[in-house]
Amino acid sequence: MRLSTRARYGLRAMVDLAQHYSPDDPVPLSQIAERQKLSEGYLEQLMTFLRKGRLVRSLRGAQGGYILVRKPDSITIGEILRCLEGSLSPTECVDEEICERAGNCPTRLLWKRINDSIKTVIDNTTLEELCKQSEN
Amino acid sequence: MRLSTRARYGLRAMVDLAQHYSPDDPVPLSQIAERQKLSEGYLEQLMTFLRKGRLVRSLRGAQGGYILVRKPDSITIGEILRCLEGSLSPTECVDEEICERAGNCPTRLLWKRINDSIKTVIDNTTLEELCKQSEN
DNA sequence: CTAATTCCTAGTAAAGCAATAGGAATTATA
DNA sequence: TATAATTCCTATTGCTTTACTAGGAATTAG
Repeated sequence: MRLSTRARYGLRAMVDLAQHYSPDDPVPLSQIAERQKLSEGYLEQLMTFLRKGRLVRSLRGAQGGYILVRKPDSITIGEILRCLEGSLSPTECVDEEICERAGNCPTRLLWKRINDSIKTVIDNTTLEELCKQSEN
Repeated sequence: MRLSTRARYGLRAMVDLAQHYSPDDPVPLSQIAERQKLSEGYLEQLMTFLRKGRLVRSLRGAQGGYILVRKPDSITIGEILRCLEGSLSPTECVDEEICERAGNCPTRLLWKRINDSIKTVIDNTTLEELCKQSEN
């Protein structure tokens, strides 16, 4: 049940954007990559997910870069991770009822509980909180 | 963050063993495979994990099969899943402090919270509970 | 015009997953 | 003792995903 680097690196990029947030000042990828020690080429692909999910917007050309589309306190970690990884549920059967056993499945009960507990965490934590708490 | 079939099928096998639990009566793999509609060959490999993790014991030869090593009410789901999948944490860095950033990492904070929430669920649910609740 | 930047597509090496196959070892029982 | 039922062990394989790298096109500020 490990998260991919996609989710981990992508979230780090978002944290970096939050830490350098200013509504009219885009951050170029090269800076993020250097500060976070991540491959610029790979990060670029991750930014595509975040852009298509409307969590960041991009400005092309010189002096361009990326900006958060909303303030860090109104972006949840859940939004970010789902944008990068798709569903975060432990099994497919908690998202869609695919299985004929679904009605009376002991294990599905458990998968739902795990799913809920993860959701509770990620949907109730904002990007800002994450940045603030690590400052202490 | 999907669980592998290893964890899902393996847990189903354990549930099956719990539902047919009798301390001196082993359940042959062929029965589990048929009831759960799982490949017997693959299940066999999963049972190896569970046996080496001392959650089941096996009896070879005719009339042989597998038995839970303890009563279903004293086996937690956490034990079972870890036995099948290894660590269930979302990142390596919550198990071992591998990363030089660890001391001041906003994202690690989050991974720990997710990890705790999963642990709370799986370490406080027993095999018996799971079986009982689905009977209703 | 130039340099800095994002955007897009394609390719690729490595790893892990989900099996399948085949046979050896063990044991109850007829 | 022979047989059938069973677990145990090892190897192989096809498939998918991951985590990149490479190269160039498009855009824009100065």
